[in-house]
Amino acid sequence: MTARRITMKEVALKAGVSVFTVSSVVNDSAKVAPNTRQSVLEAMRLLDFEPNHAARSMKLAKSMSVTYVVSDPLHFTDEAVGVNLAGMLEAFGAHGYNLVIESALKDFSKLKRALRQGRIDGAIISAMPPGPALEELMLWTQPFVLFDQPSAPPGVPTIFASYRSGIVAAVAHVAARGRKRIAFIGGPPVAQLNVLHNVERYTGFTEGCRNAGVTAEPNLIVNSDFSIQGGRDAMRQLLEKPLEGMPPDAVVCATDRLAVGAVHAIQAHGLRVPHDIAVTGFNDSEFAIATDPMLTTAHFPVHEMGFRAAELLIRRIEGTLLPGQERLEIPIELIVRGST
Amino acid sequence: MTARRITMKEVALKAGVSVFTVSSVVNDSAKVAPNTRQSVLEAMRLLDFEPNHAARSMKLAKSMSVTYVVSDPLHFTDEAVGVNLAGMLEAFGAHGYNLVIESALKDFSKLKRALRQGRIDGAIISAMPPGPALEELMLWTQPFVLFDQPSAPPGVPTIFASYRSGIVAAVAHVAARGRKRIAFIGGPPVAQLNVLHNVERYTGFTEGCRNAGVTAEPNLIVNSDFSIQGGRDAMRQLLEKPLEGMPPDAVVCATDRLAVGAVHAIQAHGLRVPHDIAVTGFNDSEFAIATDPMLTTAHFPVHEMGFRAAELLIRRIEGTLLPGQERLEIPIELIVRGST
DNA sequence: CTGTTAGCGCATTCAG
DNA sequence: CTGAATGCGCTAACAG
Repeated sequence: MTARRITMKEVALKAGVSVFTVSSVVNDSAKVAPNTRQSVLEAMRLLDFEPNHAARSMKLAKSMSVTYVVSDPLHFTDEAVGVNLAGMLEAFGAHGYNLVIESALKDFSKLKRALRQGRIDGAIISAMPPGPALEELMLWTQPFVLFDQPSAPPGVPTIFASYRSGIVAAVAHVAARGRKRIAFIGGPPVAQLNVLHNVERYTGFTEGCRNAGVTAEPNLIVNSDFSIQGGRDAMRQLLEKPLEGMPPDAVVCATDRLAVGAVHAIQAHGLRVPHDIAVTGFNDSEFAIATDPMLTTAHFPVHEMGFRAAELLIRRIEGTLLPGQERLEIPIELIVRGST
Repeated sequence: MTARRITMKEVALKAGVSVFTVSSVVNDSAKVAPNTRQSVLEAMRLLDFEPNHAARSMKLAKSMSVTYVVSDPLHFTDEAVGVNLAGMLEAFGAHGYNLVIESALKDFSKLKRALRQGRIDGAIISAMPPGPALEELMLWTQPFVLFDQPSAPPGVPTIFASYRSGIVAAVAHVAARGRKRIAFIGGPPVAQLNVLHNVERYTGFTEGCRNAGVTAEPNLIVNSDFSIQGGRDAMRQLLEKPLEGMPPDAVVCATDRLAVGAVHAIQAHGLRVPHDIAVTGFNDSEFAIATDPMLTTAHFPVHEMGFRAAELLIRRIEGTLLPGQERLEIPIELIVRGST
């Protein structure tokens, strides 16, 4: 089927030099006289030679492959995965690394095996929920970086964005526009998934309220899931519950999806966004422009995070990651649109 | 850093057998006496042995890795990539293959190199637009499967869904509900991207109209891009242009995004969906439930297609793909929701 | 059933 | 600067 593989030996024969010489020019390792070098290159071109990866990998004990572990299968339905991958590919590609995808692992046995087998040189592990698996991970000596997990102890390579500050900014923004009764639609109260982010966002809300001098009323805070329908239900609840006769005049949502649902519920209730109630989202996903009016939202820099996570891992693998630069916190900015 | 690698030799020594015996139990290749087998397994466990992948790959001339090529970087922003990946992972994982991601390649030199280097055993290539690159691909002898490219000649492993039939179903559906003036919002008239799918969808529209006995009026057909904003603009155009005084009573859109925009434009115009105008989307992405009312849409089976594409490639690699079963057409079903 | 042996293709030590 | 020789870890003929 595929043309017989060309080896260095054959290139050497054709160029009239030794295998060592060929290897030297391929790897730029030893000094080779310009003209012999040329003839080697020529022979390589003629024979369409490509160094065998397995042999090389075996010799060097390096696979030039890394894995991206998607912690939860549900994440695959998130539009962010693709963008994230694109960011990582940009960095890995530039350094000659292959990116292999691995889906949710109950434990890390499969990943550890891949590492031990030398199939991969390192891994980027996304949004691990706190728990025994994460604890175990911390003890690893192999190169890995945690993605989107701020709770890692110092010294562990980690990249994350500050969910908290994104929500703080959202609250500050609506408060600055004169809103006093600010509601919050958060994720599940006790989630298996991303518990930490939930807490971070909730903390952001209370902190934002405190900063703005408005009170975070408990009955204006409602938990939901992260879905559009969840947003509809939560908002309806806020609108129908007789809150001392006063509905909220702003609602800060933990995700864009929730915000989409909130907008629907508000409009179905006969109220207007942002005139009666201002709404903010979170992520700056495409859902943020799928409402009318479009959503003010906190921009989560997915592409950049992917890119920088990859760089972090590469440095870690190649031993050029200096102490003190393991932790990367990426700022989140508020994008202001029509919904506020 | 990482504990020294254990080799078969050491396992053999520990178990008091030869290297061959170890290899035999690892690969289940030759018959080994149950008790020697046990002691080998025991030794492996004690030493925490894992066979070196590079060495094995070199011997077998097989990498157990495959590549998924995302033809256009823009596709990474599509929520479908993740789901697609999940489908592929399911199949590849079950067969021991690694999935490596590769982004848009101007030409195929990088992919060909990876193949020649033995880094990968095959590739799934997504939505290649027709053109010289695609022509070149057809001449390959290496294992690959085309994803979402129905125009491949017979004999070339391909998996695709019938866009045409999805649109036909949508038109039939609205016609069955008594709509007579059916409009169509399609993709770019001459796109660099997915030209074929555009044509397929357009053909589906005219075919659907013919089937239903309604006329496909040229001035009810408008081209756009595939974006939400594009849908808004296109719909506004349809509403404002004085069409013999008669606006459409249904609009079939080439993507969910376009349909989202269309719904916005209709509602902003003071009309109601579906009472005044019915709207259909295409893809059954999450955008289809991000409108109020939610969209009737053609379900594009992304996960299944990923899974089956992977199976196709595996069979192709392992030489078990029988002639005549290279082409897989996956049916598209209409999901009926509130927008019609 | 089990042990011996010979490479797979490449990088690299040691002589020239 | 160049070439011959060695071994990376594993599989598979070939013998016993």
